[in-house]
Amino acid sequence: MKVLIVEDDQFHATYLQDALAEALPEVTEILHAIDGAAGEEAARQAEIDAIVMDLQMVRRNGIEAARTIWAERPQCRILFWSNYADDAYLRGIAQIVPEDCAYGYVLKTASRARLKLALRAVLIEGQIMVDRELHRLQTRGASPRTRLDESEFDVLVDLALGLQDKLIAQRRGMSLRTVQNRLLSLYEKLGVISESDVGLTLNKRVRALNRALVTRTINIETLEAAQRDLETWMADRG
Amino acid sequence: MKVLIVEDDQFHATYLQDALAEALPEVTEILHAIDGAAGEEAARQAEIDAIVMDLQMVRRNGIEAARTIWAERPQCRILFWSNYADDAYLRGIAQIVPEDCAYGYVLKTASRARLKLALRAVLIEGQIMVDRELHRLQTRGASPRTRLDESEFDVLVDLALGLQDKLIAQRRGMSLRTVQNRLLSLYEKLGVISESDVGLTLNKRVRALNRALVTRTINIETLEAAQRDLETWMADRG
DNA sequence: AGAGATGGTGCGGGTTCCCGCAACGACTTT
DNA sequence: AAAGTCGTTGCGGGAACCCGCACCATCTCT
Repeated sequence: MKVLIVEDDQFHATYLQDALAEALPEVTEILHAIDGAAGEEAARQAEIDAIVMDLQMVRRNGIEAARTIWAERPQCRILFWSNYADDAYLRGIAQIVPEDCAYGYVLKTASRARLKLALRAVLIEGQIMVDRELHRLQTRGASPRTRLDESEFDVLVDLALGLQDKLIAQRRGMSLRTVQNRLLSLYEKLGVISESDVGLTLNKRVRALNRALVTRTINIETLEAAQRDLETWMADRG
Repeated sequence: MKVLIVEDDQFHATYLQDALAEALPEVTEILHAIDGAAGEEAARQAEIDAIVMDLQMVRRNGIEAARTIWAERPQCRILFWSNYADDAYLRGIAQIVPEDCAYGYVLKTASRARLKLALRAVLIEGQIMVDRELHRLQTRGASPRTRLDESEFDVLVDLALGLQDKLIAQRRGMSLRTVQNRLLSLYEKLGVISESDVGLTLNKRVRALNRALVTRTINIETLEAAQRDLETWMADRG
């Protein structure tokens, strides 16, 4: 069995290699790619079906690499391994993971034992395993009061790109007023409204993006990816 | 001589410890703090005058830790050591470094030789040393055409917080129209104007924040720090 | 000293944004 | 079937924003 490690930090890569050899004796070959693009290439060349993937990489991030790899090899098992427990990453992964495919998400702060457990569960057993820390985010407060739903998130992304209401409406196939209702609930859920109560009046649009960033609902990688999506959409539309 | 390492990633910490012992035989004691807050405490307790400081840390980032440390020990020499070449970090550091104080900035991707050189130059010789990669940013394009000046940057930060024009004017002591002129040049320098030409009209405020983020002119730590600044300013004002 | 450049300020108007009010369809509850 | 809930949509108005135009102060160059 072959496993591919995609990780641009040398220290983390060797640690991972180590833990991998220790946890999975059935692994006969460990490959190492230095960034997302190299990872895609290696997966294609070596016909890899088990990957450990870092998320933050300079040249091409883990989510984008995973998307193209899964497009070619939908049954490929991928364990994501990241520094941050950002909701943005979880959403990004949830959008691209194929039907019936095994994947996992482990934080770099997890113990060696937990990492080894995740390696076995995802890469060998084909289970889905998400760090508890992450899962806590998804159901934050146990109430959907503050959790954004799919359409709200879409509007948030468009807002973050700087689109104005009319364009968002066109792009998402809603009426202008509906977009504005979504924005309203966004302001509510992101806590923009309650701040405005306390005296100072804010620019709600900018404030919403600000709050989304500091609460790790979206991150800069999200913005960059959304920008590329927007450009292809623009091109299609003419 | 004592040196304090402030770094929350275990691998990087041990690597650093290693390089430090190798490069500076005059060091008799190496302390290690696990985050910014612990770093401040350790510097105070042990009366440290030489620090290697990571910038991205979860509980309290390196710039804030450096600020409080420098407030107590202005002649303390600090070598910052970071993954990213963000302009935002450089600006943050430039704002807090005391007069006549030695500091440095090395990227984690730098070679071991360069790291050791920087350790000696900053901590022992008391020189100022900034990674070339960083310095390239500061003078991007060799023209000040796209580089933000101090007041533009201030306005950008306030914009990013979601303040509206009138509040920015109050806070920065300018007239409303002047703030708007600054915003105009911000839109120009961040490339918001040129995008609007190509058909789609954008929300310039949000777009400016978006561009500032993806060009690494500001980052999320900047936003968080600015938010705290704003709150103390609000409290002072009543 | 006069000419020009640079940067701050006021005015006015066109545009976008925010959101209350009201209406309508789909679905659930009783 | 009546009543209630929820998401969507149109209308309208007040606030904020963007920005052209004009004026003035300071500073520099000739």
